[in-house]
Amino acid sequence: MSILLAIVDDKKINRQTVKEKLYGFAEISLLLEAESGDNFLEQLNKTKQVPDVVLMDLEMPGCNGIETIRLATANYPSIKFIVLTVFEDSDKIFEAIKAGAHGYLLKEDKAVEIVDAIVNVHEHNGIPMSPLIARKAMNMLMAVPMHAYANEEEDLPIKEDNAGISTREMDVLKELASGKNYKFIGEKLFISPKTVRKHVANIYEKLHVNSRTQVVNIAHKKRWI
Amino acid sequence: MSILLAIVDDKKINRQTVKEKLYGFAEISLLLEAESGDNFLEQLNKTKQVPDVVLMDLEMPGCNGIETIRLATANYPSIKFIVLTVFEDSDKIFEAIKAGAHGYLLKEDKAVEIVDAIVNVHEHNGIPMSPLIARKAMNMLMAVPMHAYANEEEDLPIKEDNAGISTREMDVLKELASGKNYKFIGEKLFISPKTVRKHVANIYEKLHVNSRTQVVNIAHKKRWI
DNA sequence: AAAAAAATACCCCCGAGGGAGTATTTTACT
DNA sequence: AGTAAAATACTCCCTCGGGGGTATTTTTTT
Repeated sequence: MSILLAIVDDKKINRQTVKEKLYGFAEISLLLEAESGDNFLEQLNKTKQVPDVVLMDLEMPGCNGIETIRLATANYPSIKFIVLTVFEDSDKIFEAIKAGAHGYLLKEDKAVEIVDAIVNVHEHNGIPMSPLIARKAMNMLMAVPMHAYANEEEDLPIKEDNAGISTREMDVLKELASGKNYKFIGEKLFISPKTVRKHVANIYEKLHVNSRTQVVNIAHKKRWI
Repeated sequence: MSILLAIVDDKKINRQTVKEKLYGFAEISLLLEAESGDNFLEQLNKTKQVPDVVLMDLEMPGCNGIETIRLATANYPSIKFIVLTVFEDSDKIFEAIKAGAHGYLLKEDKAVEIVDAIVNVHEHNGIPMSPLIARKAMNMLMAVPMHAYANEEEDLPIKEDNAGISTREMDVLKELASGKNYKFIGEKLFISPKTVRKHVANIYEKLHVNSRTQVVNIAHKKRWI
């Protein structure tokens, strides 16, 4: 039995485009179309058959997509909503998911990706997401302080993020990274330049690099300097 | 020209499985395999050709996948890492992304999905993500207060505080800062290593420094890299 | 007290990096 | 068309950095 689909988009041409993309995939059959959130909800209340999956645009006059999802999922929890919109709406993703969306795709995505997503939400419990959307979501996430979503075992002694670099090696590394030569570093740390050499060799080994430049890059990335 | 791929997984059987999945896709050619993070980093430092995309397992003895990604992206920013692992590792997703991963797939994903992801990270700037992973990520996200991730980023029009560095010199500088030697830079930019030398000398003069390391620090400070 | 890890120090060898030039061709801007 | 600036290329010389070691002392952990 095929998956019953609904398409909600205010512009007829958009619905048409989607229909064409889905044309030929036997596992999907179009149950209904709506030109607005309100219209979709009305149709829902009148029909016997409810769709399995709904492709939902966000930018629509009247009741917007997210609100529609929120309302519909309250009464029809079996329906899986996939947001299908343009990239400009992408900051709505968290709102949409929170409202009950089960996927977030871009209109520019390929047909096979959309079909995959429809099948996936229907049969599994994933959240199909366009790569560009995921990128956006992750960017937004990275702005959030890490501790906010820190979970379990984070109470461990500040996880060896330093790749096994010892304290003395770190002393050397800092000087190294600021461009000092062995002689200078040795004088500053009151040790022989030969010893500095040895520390540096060990650092290189631990970081899997072979030049000062690479150490500096890693040091910046890890915010050691 | 096809996409150069690397596979990092401690178990030979897993690498074999992946290879079989990718077999027959002409747009992807396998450049190298590694059985551990350490091994991968070593190979990177020795090979002339750098992979475009790396499929990285997370659970490995020795240097783990995330640490490997962190180290590698610091010095090879052009490489796109896609985590390819089992669902049990899925709570590592934020760590992985933060470390520099560009995708997060499951080993059980279909071949075509993996290929799509590889092509996507190589040609676009998305983060391909398995639906189940996205679900997990969203679940973790929903625990975060909404206001936290309101608005952020947007391409800051940061332009030109460069100290009279010309465009060509900037080309050289970027390679220089990532630890390449003169010969390599020359090949990459289609000029003689002697010319590179000259550019570097000019850069040093303009920035008032006398070593690569110092250039890297300035480049980071000025956010050139 | 014994074992492990870190810190100290040294060796040889060679190539890459850098100082200080000179010089020609291309591109950019009047 | 004429000039300035940038990009290209090369030379000599010498230091410093990095690969690959070995070895002793101190500190930490068990």
